[in-house]
This record gives sequence, C-alpha cells and structure tokens, in this order.
Amino acid sequence: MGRPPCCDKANVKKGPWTAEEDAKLLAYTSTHGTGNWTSVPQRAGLKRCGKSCRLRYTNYLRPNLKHENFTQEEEELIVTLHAMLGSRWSLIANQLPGRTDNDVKNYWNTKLSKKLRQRGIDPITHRPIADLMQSIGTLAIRPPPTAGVASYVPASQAAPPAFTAYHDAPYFAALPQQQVVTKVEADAPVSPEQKPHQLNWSDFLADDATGAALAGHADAPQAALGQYQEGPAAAATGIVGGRAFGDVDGASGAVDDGAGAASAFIDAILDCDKEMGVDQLIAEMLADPAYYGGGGGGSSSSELGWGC
DNA sequence: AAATCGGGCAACCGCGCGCAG
DNA sequence: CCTGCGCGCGGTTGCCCGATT
Repeated sequence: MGRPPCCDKANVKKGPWTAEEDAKLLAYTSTHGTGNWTSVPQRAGLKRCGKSCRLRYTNYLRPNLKHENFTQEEEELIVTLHAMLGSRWSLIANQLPGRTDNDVKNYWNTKLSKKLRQRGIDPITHRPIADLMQSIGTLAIRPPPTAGVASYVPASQAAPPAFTAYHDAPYFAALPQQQVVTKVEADAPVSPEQKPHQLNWSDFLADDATGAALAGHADAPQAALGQYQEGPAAAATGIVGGRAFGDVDGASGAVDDGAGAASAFIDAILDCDKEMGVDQLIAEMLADPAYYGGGGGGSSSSELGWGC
C-alpha cells in the first residue's frame, strides 16, 4: 500500500502563484505562523497543496530573503562549501543568509558549474579537468578498490586515481587563487622537489577542501571564506545559521593565517549546524568509512582534523 | 517581423527521516 | 515495534523571456 497523497490533487491548483495567492498566504503566515502546512491552504483560503504553500513561502515569501544577484563572496563560499559538502544545498544555503536551497541549487546549476568548467575545473570533483583526463589512462592500470567500498562511493566522486599537486599545475596559475581548491596530504606537505604521487582512493573524495584547509594549505578556501569568518568567539556565542557569517563587517578583526582561519571557519560551520541539529548528520557522513572509501588507509575525519 | 533556440528560474515530484499515537 | 503523517531535501520539469537567426 503506497502512501496516500498529501492533498486532493484533483482540486488543487498548480503552476505559478498569483499576487492574490501570495497575499493570502502571507497574510495567513504573518498571523498564524508556519506550522502544519497541510492545514494552511484550507485556513488561508487557497486551493493549493500544503507542500506547494510551504515551498512558495520558504523560497519566495519568507521575510529577509535576498532577491538580488549573488555576490562574489557568496559565489566563493558556495564553491568552497560544495567542495566540502557536495550537493547538500540546504546546508550550503544555511551559510548564506537570505538565500534558499533552491536559490543556491539553481545558481550552481545555471552559473557556477559552467563558470568552473570554463576555468578548467570539474564542478563535481572540484579537480582540474586536465587532471581528470590524464587520470583516465592511469585508472586502467590501477588495481580495483575494495569491492564493498567501491559500490558505496558515488561515481561522481570516485573519479581520478592520481593527480599532481595542484600548486604545480600551470593552468591554475591563471586562475583567481580563491577559486582553486587545493589538495595536499595532511601529513605530508608538498615540497617543490616532490614528484607527483599516487594516492589512495580515499584521497579522492569530497574531503579535499577540508583536508587542504586543515592541513595548513588553506590559501584558497581561506581566501574565499575570510570575509565570512567571525572567529571561534562568534561560533561559541551561538550566532548561527549564517547570521554570524552573513553579518560581515569590515572591522570584525584580523583573519588568522593558514590553518587557524580555515579551521575556525570549519568549526564555526559545525557549530552552526550543531545548533540547527545537522552537525550529527555531517559528522556521521564524514566519519563514515564507506563514504570515504575507508579501508584504504585513507583519511578519517579525525585524521583530517575535523573537529567533531 | 517572425520563428527558433537556449538560459534562468519557479515550481513540482518522489523519497527519506523523525515523531506521535 | 509498527504505522501514519508531516516536513524537508535533492532532483527534475516546464514555462517564460531574451538572444539569435
């Protein structure tokens, strides 16, 4: 037996919302709040599905929403967070005050992913496309990963089996530094003399930015995040959900160099998420050995310095 | 000026999770 | 523990509108 529909679809209006419908919904929510969406249409005098009402409200009518274009800072934060979190749009949107997950998702799909491609970066793996192409050949001669693990890893993230230190990639030289999500092994800083080396499968997953940031090679993420950073104090006070990050003021103090700033930012994100109850989800995701192709001697969350 | 194409965005759909009974 | 229900999320669709032919 399937789940019954949330509303009588035959008597429910679909499609674009009219100004009158918006007004009714807004009037209702402003006096009654937003609880129990299934009853909202009836109470507000709308022939809409409750789900549709919720969506309209959260994506368009909700107070404090930004309707203007994304700023450069927001762009950079989205790119960085996407490198860390993947397509967890709601988590990303939480760090962008006034933006909805739908906003962020649409912006990513229509603008940012193209932008990254134009700059030679694969928007899914956040790695140089040239490296990905180069890796295809290497892939053929590498032993397959552990079967049980491989089936768990999203194909989109299990891409390249080998790469060079991004700092050496010539095509990156032309890129704005903050667009580059670097990857350096946490316990083995790359020296100029070092040759490109091969890594474990677990090194190719979404922890790149995190690992890089926490390994003290956080130039790129830090540059992108610096303006959002309010420091550990802000996080500790429970200013969360993007409020602290969003209330950027130029006098908010010095930004630490290196791992300190990046770590603080990550901690702040985690604190925010904790406050919102999503920290557990992220912690589990990061700790999940299967997610990172564990067993390959790879980077656990603790090894990455992820402060959970 | 009309037709076609493509991008951007709002909205919908289906699924998973959490909670209450 | 099981079931029903509401909510939220991510993926996808379809419409609108500007650009191009």
